[in-house]
Amino acid sequence: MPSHSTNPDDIPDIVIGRLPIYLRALMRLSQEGHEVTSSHELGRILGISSAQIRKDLSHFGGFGKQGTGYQISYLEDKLRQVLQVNREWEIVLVGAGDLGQAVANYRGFADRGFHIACVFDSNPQKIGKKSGNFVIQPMSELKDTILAKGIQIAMVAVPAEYAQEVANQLIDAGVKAILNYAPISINVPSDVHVQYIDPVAHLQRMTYYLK
Amino acid sequence: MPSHSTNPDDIPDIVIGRLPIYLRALMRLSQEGHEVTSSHELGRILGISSAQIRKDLSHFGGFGKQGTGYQISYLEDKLRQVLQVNREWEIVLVGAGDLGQAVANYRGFADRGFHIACVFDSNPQKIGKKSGNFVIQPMSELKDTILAKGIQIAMVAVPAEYAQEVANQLIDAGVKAILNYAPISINVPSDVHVQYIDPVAHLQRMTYYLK
DNA sequence: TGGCGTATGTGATAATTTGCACAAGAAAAT
DNA sequence: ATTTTCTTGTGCAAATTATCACATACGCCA
Repeated sequence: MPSHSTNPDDIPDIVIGRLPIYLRALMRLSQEGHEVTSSHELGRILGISSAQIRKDLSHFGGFGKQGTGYQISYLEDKLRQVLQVNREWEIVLVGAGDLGQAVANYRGFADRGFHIACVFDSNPQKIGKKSGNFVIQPMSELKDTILAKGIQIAMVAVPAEYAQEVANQLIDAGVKAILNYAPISINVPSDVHVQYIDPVAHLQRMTYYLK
Repeated sequence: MPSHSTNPDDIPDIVIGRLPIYLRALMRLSQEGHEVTSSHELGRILGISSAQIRKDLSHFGGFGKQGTGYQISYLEDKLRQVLQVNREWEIVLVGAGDLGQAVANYRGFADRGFHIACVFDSNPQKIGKKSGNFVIQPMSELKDTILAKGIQIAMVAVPAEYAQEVANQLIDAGVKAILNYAPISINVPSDVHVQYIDPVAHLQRMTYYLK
């Protein structure tokens, strides 16, 4: 299989998954007035070993200085570059039920560079109505809108039984990243990324350890 | 004689983390009318290797039958036992802002055995008002209420800057599991479990791979 | 009954991930 | 200038996690 030339990234996904956590901590530190930090301090804050933080960061270059540590604003900037979050991303939201409305109204997205560009629902009674700042559009307009706006990211907040079909439509429209709020696993081609938000799964993971 | 581990301590947490995913898939299958499944079918649905599923399950005993696979209702029941979700759990919710209200109104908790028992907020203007079915209580009543009801699980939906202090109060009241919706890492003693809900972190993890 | 197709559970092995420990660089103090 | 004190980045080893491969068991059917 000589196709490894198209895979320049040998950086483990588990490392990528920690970068947003590091970024979150750095934002907090700079907000609190810190200008410099160290792998030890970050590790203490995050409950991660300092060696792991250093090794993770070293995948992308030497961002720190021996003896002093990391300049927070610089490291923040570098991590944003790596994660490609030093820009705004437009997102399409599918589902305008209770959950979809809550997602649409969540402040945290805009605050961190993710802009909900449009909202879709299949319920004819909802179409045309406003959900927060958005006019809810019918599913028939999904593909054209996504293509016209060049959107690559979607959030799915529909009942579990519709999630796969919605995902199929999104993928057909060219979406490459899906954040799925429906409590169900979905199947996607290997070039499409999926992440799940399932609070109950997290709770169930913790009840295992309770007495 | 099948080796059957009864010591929870030697089962990797990463295995525990997959059990709710398995349970979710099993619920879906039984809802669709299936009565039997196999590690291969589950693996196909979940995008996980069949060997991993078999090995994960084997930590808790032999739940399947050679030649046939797993009886879904039986395996579901066993997983619920392992995760201790074959009962109702009461949860305390702290934070009655936009996010907290959305969490309080989310149907998915009750549907899967998690019952929000009470809601707290520090804002005097909110106290006494109703959030959905709940009367919002002041933080001064937090510890007594938790102790009186014997609650072990909390959800935190307050601004990031208050999350650590709220967690401290929860831990002081005896809470052993925290689901943190605030986009910040919190420090807890080793006998307290924390899980995070941060949709933006998930999005950032995916933008790395976008062109 | 015996043969066939299928699927589990599990030792052995491979791959991945984490942690250790230290050389080397940087700043500050003397 | 030298010493001291930090802290990074990184080979290497350890630990953890995932996969392989197969003996074993079950059900079905002729």
